[in-house]
Amino acid sequence: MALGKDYQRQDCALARALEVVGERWTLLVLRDCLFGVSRFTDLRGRLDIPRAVLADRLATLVEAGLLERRPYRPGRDEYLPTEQAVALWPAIYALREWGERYYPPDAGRRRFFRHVPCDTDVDSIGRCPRCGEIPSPTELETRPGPGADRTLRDDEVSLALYEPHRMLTPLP
Amino acid sequence: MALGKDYQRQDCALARALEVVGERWTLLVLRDCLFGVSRFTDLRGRLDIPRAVLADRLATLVEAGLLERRPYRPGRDEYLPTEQAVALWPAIYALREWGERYYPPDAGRRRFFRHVPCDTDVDSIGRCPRCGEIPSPTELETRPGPGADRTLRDDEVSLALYEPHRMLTPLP
DNA sequence: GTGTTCGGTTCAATGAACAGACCGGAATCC
DNA sequence: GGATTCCGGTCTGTTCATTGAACCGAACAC
Repeated sequence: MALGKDYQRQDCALARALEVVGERWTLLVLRDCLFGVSRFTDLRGRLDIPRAVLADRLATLVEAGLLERRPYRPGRDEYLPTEQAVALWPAIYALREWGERYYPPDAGRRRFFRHVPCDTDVDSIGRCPRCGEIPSPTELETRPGPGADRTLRDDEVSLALYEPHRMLTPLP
Repeated sequence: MALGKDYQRQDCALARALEVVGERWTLLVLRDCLFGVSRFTDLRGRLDIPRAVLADRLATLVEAGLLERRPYRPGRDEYLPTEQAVALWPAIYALREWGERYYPPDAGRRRFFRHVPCDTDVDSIGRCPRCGEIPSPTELETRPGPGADRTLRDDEVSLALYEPHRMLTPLP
C-alpha cells in the first residue's frame, strides 16, 4: 500500500489488519511463507519483487511478529511464519477463493488444498467436508489444478509447487 | 496498492484478487458499501480519503463489476454493491477477525455481527453457531462492541453505526 | 588468491497519494 | 428569478512509495 500505510482515525479491526498486511506484496510474501518458502532468494525468484521492497516487507513483518528471522547458516537468515501469520490463512484463503471464482482460467481451478488426515479437499469456505473442521494450513497439502499454467514460471519454488506439497514444510 | 497495481506473471488466484481489491482504501470502501453506505459524500465523511482517490477507486470498482453506479436523483449517483462485492464478505470478515484478535482494544471487541434469522452472533469464522451456516451479509446485523471508540468519529455514518444496523440497508 | 552466491543497501527516476483550491450542475432559499 | 449552497467531482503542486539497476560485504568453492 502506498503513501501513508496507516489508516488513522479508523476505529476498525479491518483497518488495523490492513495496516499490517495491506501493503503491496505483503500478502503474496506471506502466502509463499505459508507454502514453505523461507529464504530471501527463493522469495525473490518466485515473486518478481524488487530486492529493496522485499527487504522492507520482511523487516516489517518480523517487527510486526508475523515472521521469525533465524539463521540457517552463519550469516544467512531465513524467515519462518509465526502463529500470527498462520492465523492469517483463513483470510488469504478467502481472498484466493474469491479470485478463483470471479477470475477463473478456462481450464479450471488453479490450485487445490487437501485436508491430509481426511484425504479430502477443503471446500470454498476452507472447510473439510469430511470432518467439518476448518483445518489449519499445517494440516493441508496443496497441489496444482487443471487451470495452473506450468509455462509461466520456471523458478525452483514454482517448479516444486507443480507437485503436491505439504504446507509449512520446507520448499523447494 | 501503489505503483504497478498488477502482479504480472503470478499464476495465482490471490494475485488476481489483489489486483482488483488490493489497492489502498479499496477494501475499506467496500466494507462501508456492504454496511450500506452508498454516496460519495458519506464515504468521504467516514474515510479520511482524498476526493481524487475515492473517485478513482469508485470508478475502478464500477469497471471491475463490484459496484453499480445508479442515479438516486438527477445528476447525483450512488454506488451499490453487486453480488461480486457481496461475495467478498468472507474475505473482509476474515481479515477483520484477524485484526480483532491480534490488535484488540483493551475494552474488548469493536464490533459484532448477528445472524438475524437465528438471533445469534456469528463466530470467529463467520459461522452462525445456531444454524451452522455462513450467512451472507444480507442476513447480518452489525452493532458496536465494548471496544468501539465513540469519541473518534462524528460523521453521520459513524454515528448511525453506533446503533445496531442491518447490513446492506441504506445508511445513514 | 579469484570467483560466485547470498542477502541485502543505495541511488535516481517514476508515478501514486495527498491536501487544498477550483468548478459546474442541481436544488434550495428568499 | 437571482443568489447561494451542496454535491460530486477535477486540477495542481508536493510528498512519498515503488521500481530497476548498481553496488557491497561476508561466506563459501576451487
